[in-house]
Amino acid sequence: MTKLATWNVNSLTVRLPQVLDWLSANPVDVLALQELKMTDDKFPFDAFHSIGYHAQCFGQKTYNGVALLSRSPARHVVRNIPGFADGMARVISAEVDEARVIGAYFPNGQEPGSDKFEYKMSWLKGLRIWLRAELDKCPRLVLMGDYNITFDDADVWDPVALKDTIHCTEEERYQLRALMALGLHDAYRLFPQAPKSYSWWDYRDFAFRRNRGLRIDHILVSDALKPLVKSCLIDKTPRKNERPSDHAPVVVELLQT
DNA sequence: ATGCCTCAGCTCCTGAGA
Repeated sequence: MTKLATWNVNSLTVRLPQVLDWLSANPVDVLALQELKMTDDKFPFDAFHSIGYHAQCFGQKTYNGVALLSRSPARHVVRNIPGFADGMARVISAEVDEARVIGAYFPNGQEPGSDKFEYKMSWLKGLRIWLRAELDKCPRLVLMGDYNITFDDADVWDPVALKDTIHCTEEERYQLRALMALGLHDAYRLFPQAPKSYSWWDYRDFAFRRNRGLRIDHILVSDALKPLVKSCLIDKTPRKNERPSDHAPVVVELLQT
């Protein structure tokens, strides 16, 4: 396994042709998808099988929904966070080749102080408690997805205007740092990157054209995998499509293992 | 301050996203 990627597609029903196109141009070994917005019975298994991918999905009507596509079979598939009761389909994890791979759609949180923000905070704590045990069992681990959190001002197009707004609050960033403290590393920042690099741009107000975005889609790798990371990039190409997702894929490349 | 756009759904408006 050498390349893994994550992409919030904002409806797999709408974006399936773009995902298939992207995979033919970028034949990654694992692709984690978020915001399928479909139930499992609608999941396009055949389309992925026909281009050589195994597929595991955890769907939900209207909102959320995640999937893992992989060249090698996914083993020991787990849905959501064990020990954290959640009515939403946000996490799918599996062993692929010699690593534990987790694809996650973190809660948005809507607004600091709201019920949804409190849910985001408790979800983040639930994730951390599970991950601590998971890292003990599986030191070679990748956690990737739509985190809905920026690390710092470098991930925000206007840090002054967006200070303390959702995705940029100290509470969210504290939880993200607490995840890192378990022994995880932001693959993207292991390398020099262009300033103003983002993974999401609002559909409104020509935000993509003006590069008014946020970096909220991340790939975290464990201590054991960190030395193997060769590159990490955000692929803005699909954001230029007709009817694009608002998110761009993030890709990490590991040394052959 | 609000909507700016996009998507799903008990669809011609609303809720949610980020």
